[in-house]
Amino acid sequence: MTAEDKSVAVRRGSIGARRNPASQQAILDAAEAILREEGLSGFSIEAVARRARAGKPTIYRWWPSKAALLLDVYQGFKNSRQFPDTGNFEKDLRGFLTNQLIGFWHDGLCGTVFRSVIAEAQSDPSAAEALFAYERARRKFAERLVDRAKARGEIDPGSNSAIIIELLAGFAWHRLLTGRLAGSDADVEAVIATILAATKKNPGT
Amino acid sequence: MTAEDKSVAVRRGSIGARRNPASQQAILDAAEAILREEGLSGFSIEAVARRARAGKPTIYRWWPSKAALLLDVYQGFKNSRQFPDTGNFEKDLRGFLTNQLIGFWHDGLCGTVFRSVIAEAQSDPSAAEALFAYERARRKFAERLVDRAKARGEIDPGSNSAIIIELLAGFAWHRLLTGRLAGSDADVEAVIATILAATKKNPGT
Amino acid sequence: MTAEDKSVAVRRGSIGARRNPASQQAILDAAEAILREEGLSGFSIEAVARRARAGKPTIYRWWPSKAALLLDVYQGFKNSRQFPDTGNFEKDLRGFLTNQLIGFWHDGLCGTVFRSVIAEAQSDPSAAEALFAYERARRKFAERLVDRAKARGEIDPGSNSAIIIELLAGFAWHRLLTGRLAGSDADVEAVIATILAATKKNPGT
Amino acid sequence: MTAEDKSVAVRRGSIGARRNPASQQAILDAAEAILREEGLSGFSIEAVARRARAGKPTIYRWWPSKAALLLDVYQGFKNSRQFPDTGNFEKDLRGFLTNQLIGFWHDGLCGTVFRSVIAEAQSDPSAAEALFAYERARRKFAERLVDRAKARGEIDPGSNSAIIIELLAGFAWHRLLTGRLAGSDADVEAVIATILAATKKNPGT
DNA sequence: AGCTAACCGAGACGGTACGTCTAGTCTTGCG
DNA sequence: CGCAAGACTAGACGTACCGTCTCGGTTAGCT
Repeated sequence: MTAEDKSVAVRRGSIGARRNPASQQAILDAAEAILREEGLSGFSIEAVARRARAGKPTIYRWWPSKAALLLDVYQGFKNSRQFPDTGNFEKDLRGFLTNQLIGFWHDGLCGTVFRSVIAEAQSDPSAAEALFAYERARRKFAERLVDRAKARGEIDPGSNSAIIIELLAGFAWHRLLTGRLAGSDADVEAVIATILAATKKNPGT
Repeated sequence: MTAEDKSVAVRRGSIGARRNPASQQAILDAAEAILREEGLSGFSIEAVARRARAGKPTIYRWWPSKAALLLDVYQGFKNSRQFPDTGNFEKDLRGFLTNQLIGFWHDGLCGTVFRSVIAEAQSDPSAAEALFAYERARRKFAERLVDRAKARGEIDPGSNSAIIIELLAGFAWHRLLTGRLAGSDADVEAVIATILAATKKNPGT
Repeated sequence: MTAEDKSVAVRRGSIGARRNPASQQAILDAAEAILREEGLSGFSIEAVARRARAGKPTIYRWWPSKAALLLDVYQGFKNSRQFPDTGNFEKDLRGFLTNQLIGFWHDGLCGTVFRSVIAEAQSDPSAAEALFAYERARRKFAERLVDRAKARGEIDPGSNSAIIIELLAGFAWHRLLTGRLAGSDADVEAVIATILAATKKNPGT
Repeated sequence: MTAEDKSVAVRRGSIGARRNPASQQAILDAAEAILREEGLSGFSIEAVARRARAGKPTIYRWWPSKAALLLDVYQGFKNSRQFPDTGNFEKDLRGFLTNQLIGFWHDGLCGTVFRSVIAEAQSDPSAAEALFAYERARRKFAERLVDRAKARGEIDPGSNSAIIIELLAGFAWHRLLTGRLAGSDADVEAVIATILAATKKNPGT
């Protein structure tokens, strides 16, 4: 068993005229491991191929650019964290910032990977394309958090959902990109308080 | 005469045991020109040296990394824009967003350069160091904008200056990094309105 | 046809996971041409790569050092010249000096290349290693020339083969390295006469 | 005192409009020390200037090339060894090989320096010029050794002085350049024996 | 059952850029 | 004017990756 196990690990080979999921997984695993162990500066297609014992063309066949691979690694993380509808605006805000943004990036590798994707997108148009589409969708989704609060009559109905979400996202990006995710807990509360103040229902009406 | 003129232009040489400002300027100019014409992906120390007709060691002598050079190019822009104290919180906010952030980046090359610096900082620790110090200083400076409004009694004295400034900066970074600076004018107004709402003095007290 | 022909010539590319003999040959040719046209001082890996339209790593992949490449160029020459057993000591001596050493180096490029290898070996240990091994083998081979004469009873059986060969080789190296190969013909005869005198059979016994 | 002492050591400075012998000596000493400690491959004008705390132009002003400096270092050694007229051909030969060539190079640094000069001369014409002139003069001088023996009637009057000296010099160069100076003592005796045999007076006449 | 098409690993290829080193020239300011 | 100092252009060094290519081998699915 060990022998076969080893030979499987060492040599994957083709499984015919279709994508080999074992190779795909080995490449994603290698990419993740390199990012974890050496950071973005040690991350290269060459290094991933070496570590995954894969040929470079195999990578280029399935991921058109470094950023596409990074984004794919990143999306592998997302499934775990929850983003539930708590029925309360403040709790939803806290959940969004904590589970989807700062807290999520903070633990483990996700933040590193996302920073890398953003950096890559600044010089690679196709990476930008992919990242912006992903980001746009996530913001659209998060805006429903505000809309639900408006629908419940919990906040000022004139609140601008898109702006509120982008303020939150911007804050989180800024923390991520300036290396200040750690110790953001108190500041998250201050941000929530600010947003709550900005969306409070006008008492005079 | 023309021949000599050309040879003078082509060959700068040393001016003794001290930095040659002509070389320094030629390098900054070349760096800017390359960023303008080819963008970040075409930007390399090699290309700058070639274009500036400078030796690579001359660049490495004065700028320890690609990012240091980028940041230097960026700071060459800053002198023009004003950031005055208007005596009015809303106008100050608008001025900050427009003259220091979004509007400033939008016109010309500045945005491109700043994006490049941010990207570089994600993989190069020394670039991160320089950018973060620069950024921290600018935020500290901008926080006085909020503090002045508090001192004037214009806004809620409990407003958190640091958070407000970082929300604005984060919003602007996010627009810059997702390529959405253009057409942000209406959104800038919405952001200002949100911040004003969040800092409105409590009428009940 | 010409266009395609040219493009074929210009771009060699890989032929799979093995050495491309066309590249190998192009590099050797370029190295030889540079030595011929510009001499050792113009010889650099960079220049060879440029001329051969090859990448530098392709050269470093197959030749660990400048000297290894030089030695390879040199050995490309050797095949032509003969070094036959004439059955006569004097003729063998003359053939050795003329065909293997002085005369061989004198004509064309060989002398230049060999001088370069020797020079390189004085500062590069791996070059020294290669040159000394090559040289040792050639001396061992040449000593058989003397041993045959001893076996035929043509010369004093007490003659020291190794010393005689090294005297000849040393003489030739000295001429090569002091730029005095030209016009050595008469001196070659004098050397032969000296060696013949030194190995003459003792008539008294 | 200590302060001044240190400043003297650290900073030599100019002594007015004439060559500073302290600088000259410091440069030669530094050159020798680098050759001793790091060998030829670590030897560069740059390194010498650094070690001697001298400006590069100071070196270039007085030594036109790397080889000129090397040769100057080499000639600094020569004064010690003797090369007397013993009145006996065999002893003169032994003295020449031992005191002037192999033995001399073998001990200490001299061999290394001389190898370096020879290597340099293979690519730098001015170095070649200087070395060849030096070498020619020394051979001319050594030929008198043979001529004296002829005059004494000690050897065959038909012996070719120039060839004999060049055979000896060639043998020594070859040993030096192939890194085989060590353990040459027995071989030196064999060379002497060979030369004696070649120059023995014809008993029949 | 044989053929073919696409996949796989491997690694060479021409290139570009890296950051360092040295060459040789130049200019300043001190002595 | 000699000298130390150190900046300057220029370009080679050897390394790391880039993205492309061809190879030989494997396997699945079509004929």
